[in-house]
Amino acid sequence: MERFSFQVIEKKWREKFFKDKLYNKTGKKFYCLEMFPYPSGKIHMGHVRNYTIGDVIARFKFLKGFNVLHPMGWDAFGLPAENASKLNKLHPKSWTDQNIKTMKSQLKLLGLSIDWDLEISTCDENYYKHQQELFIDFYNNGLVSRKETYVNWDPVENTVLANEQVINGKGWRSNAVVERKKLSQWFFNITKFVEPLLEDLEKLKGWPEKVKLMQKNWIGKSYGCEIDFKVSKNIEKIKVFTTRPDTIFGASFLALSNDHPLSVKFKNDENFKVFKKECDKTGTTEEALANATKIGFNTNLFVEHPFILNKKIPVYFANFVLMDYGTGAIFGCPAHDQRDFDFAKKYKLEIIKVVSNGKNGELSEAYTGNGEIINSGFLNKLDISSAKEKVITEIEKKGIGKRKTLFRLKDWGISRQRYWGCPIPMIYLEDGSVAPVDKSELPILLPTDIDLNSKGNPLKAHPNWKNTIHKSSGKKAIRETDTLDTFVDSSWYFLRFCSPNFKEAPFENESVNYWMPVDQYIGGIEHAILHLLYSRFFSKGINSYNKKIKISEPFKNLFTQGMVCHETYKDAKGNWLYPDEVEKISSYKVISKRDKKEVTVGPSESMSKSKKNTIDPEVMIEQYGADSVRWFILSDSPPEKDVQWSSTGVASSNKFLQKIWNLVIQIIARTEKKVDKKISEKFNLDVDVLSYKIDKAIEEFKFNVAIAHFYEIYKIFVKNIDLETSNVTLNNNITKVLKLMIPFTPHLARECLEKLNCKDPNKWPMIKEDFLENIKFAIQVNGKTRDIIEVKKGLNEETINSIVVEVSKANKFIKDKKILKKIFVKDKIINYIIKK
RNA sequence: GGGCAAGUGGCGGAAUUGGUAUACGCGCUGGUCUUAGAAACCAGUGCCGCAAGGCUUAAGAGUUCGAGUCUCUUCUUGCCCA
Repeated sequence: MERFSFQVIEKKWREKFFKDKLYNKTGKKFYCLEMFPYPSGKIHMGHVRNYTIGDVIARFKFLKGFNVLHPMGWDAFGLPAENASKLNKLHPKSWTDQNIKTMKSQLKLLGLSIDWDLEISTCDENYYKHQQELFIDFYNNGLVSRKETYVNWDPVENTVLANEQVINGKGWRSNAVVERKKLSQWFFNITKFVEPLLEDLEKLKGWPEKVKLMQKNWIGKSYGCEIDFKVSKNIEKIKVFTTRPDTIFGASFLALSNDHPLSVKFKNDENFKVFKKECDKTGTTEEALANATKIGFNTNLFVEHPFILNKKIPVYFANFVLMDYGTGAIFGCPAHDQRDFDFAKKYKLEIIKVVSNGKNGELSEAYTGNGEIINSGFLNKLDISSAKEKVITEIEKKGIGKRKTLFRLKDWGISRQRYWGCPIPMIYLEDGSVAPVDKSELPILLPTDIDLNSKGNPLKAHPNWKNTIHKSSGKKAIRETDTLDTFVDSSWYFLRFCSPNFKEAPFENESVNYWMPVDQYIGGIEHAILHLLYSRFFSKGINSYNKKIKISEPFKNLFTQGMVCHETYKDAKGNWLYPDEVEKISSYKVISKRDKKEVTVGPSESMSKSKKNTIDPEVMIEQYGADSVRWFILSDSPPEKDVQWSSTGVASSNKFLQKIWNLVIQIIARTEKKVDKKISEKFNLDVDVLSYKIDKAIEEFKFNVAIAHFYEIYKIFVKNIDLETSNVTLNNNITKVLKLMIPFTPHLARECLEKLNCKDPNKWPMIKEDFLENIKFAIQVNGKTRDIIEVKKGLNEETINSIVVEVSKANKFIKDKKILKKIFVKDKIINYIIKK
């Protein structure tokens, strides 16, 4: 028998797929997009899974007649290029280009249906030129601002860190203790759109609930009120924000951020200076603030309690209050907030219980649960939410404050003190004013001669790059030397794909209006918040000034795939070992190939270089072929869950594909003797039922289920090839099945179809739903299934009953028994209730 | 600490959404072929039982003619936020 050589077949079809397109001019548009990769060097199994899922969807939609846009690009700016450059003296651009070349050739090996004519790279000046243009548009439309804020400063890397890059108060890369530093930064005014970003989540029916919830929590809308506290000594007042005005009677101190305007009064106080310095050691994340040791500075000032006559409340500066949340001042209610509780304990302040926890006696920690309001004058006996309402009404009536909604979401700081990113197209004039670069001067190119070993910002250290002239005035100016956060690059790439070669603008309005929104976006859950939120902001931002396009929400359907895992191996010395460094000698014993000693097998974890539990996709493709790799990665788990890579699994996928090949050869060579029409019909029916299920499973992203059905179909073929089934039937059905396989194993399927002289391989089989006439009907006795019968659809109770009595195995359970009740559900079930 | 998921054989997982529990794959056991191994093929594989049959979806209760699926309690695990 002719042996299946995937090397030959895949090479042949790979070349074709590399050039093929998925456009169907007559069909409805379908924009299929997978999150583009960071060109880190080589592709990993996570990419294989992500892009295989995308390819199945893209091919499936194309075969069903859609006009499919399926592009790919590179998220090519970022810190790793700079670090790699320092390490091996290769310019970031060369390093990146080299990686792109390697990874593109690896993606090609997978046989993806990508239209490579649309390829973009964010570090390409043709891309970032338009990003600079967008930045200027945003600036001119009030979506950009420059603010002085506290940032997480990594003193070793000499750069700003985003909150998520701070782990336990330390820099994620340098492990240095992160400091608070005041810096002037560029911001996108994402909070301008905070309401639509929150409300429109409800429109996203095709998004996982989990992701929407994460975004909702991130935006963090909270309701509360502002209260003015009168300072006793004079008439000055302190404005406080709180989400718990119901606990006002439990207030025992006021805590102010050390950046609060009132701090000016203490700027010459030596003790305050020491205190402030101590505060700067704490990071700026909420977590850092919550866990930090609470420290305070007593101002010796007092404020009046708004509802308790003659009650004086002390005022402190405290390290756990942030200036950029609310008003930079809070009232502390130790009994019902843990941070306040810790603070009160330390400074021996009053702890007044105002919400009943149902117990008497002192609290050992803050009580944040529900309960009846106590010790609170006119609020007594109310529950928390009605107390909130009542006290806010009272505060407003007294004119000492007002109701207020607050968001956790802050503006998006986009300045990075880095070389390998998109230069921010802004200039500083000598008179101190700031202006955008004239659009005609774009792109602002990165200099190629750069010293990355200089301390701090490399662009700032460059001898002359920053010197420029303000075009409209002809005055000398200095360029902005910070570059854009790389999240900016990925916030609009999906728009660029609609017209990637358009020269005049970031995108062509008509193309965007035709292709957008992305019909199916596929990527990792790790981008659930930032990337997706920023992309949504960009769409809304662009929409706010460009009225010619309509893209309020960029991604109609979102799918987040799980990770690829593998078990971990450790030798006797505790060193991690790669899977190909060990040998399984039995189902429970694994030894090291090097010293033949037993190794400890750890749990299956997400593949990572640090634990050496990675499998190189290219090696797997070489060994088993791309089709087998694709087949396996889809077959073993539902795509939204983690999948465990297994060497036996991929080998068995390969075996199955070999069997399909053999089956096709066998069918082609088969000589027909006798034909039984009934057998042929039954065979047709069985294949149709499963084909229908496969079609449905793909539509629902249940690729593992679809693949299970292919195995079932194979069994039916093997049985029928020895029966009196007609050759025509076998041929028609194998053709149908191979077409269904194209999205999964395009090389093998297309090669087999060619062997079968299939003239229309790109025509998805229409499955007649004849089989729906027949159904499986369950017969139960006292709720227990006793028999399943195959009957025509629509039979009534009497007919079913007579079948039961006459032929069913279930009859023995009911004859001679008194039937108390019969429950009949048409086309589903009959349940006899008998006396026991 | 708060929120959200999820718990089904030795393992990955199916179950038409309240109607056949354990599809399909891995692994394992036996057999055919082979000098032997590998490969291939055939058969078996939740538990108890000789069998008829009974039991079984983390544990316990509830609703229902009928619960893996719905409700409540408990336990465990994972993720996100703090």
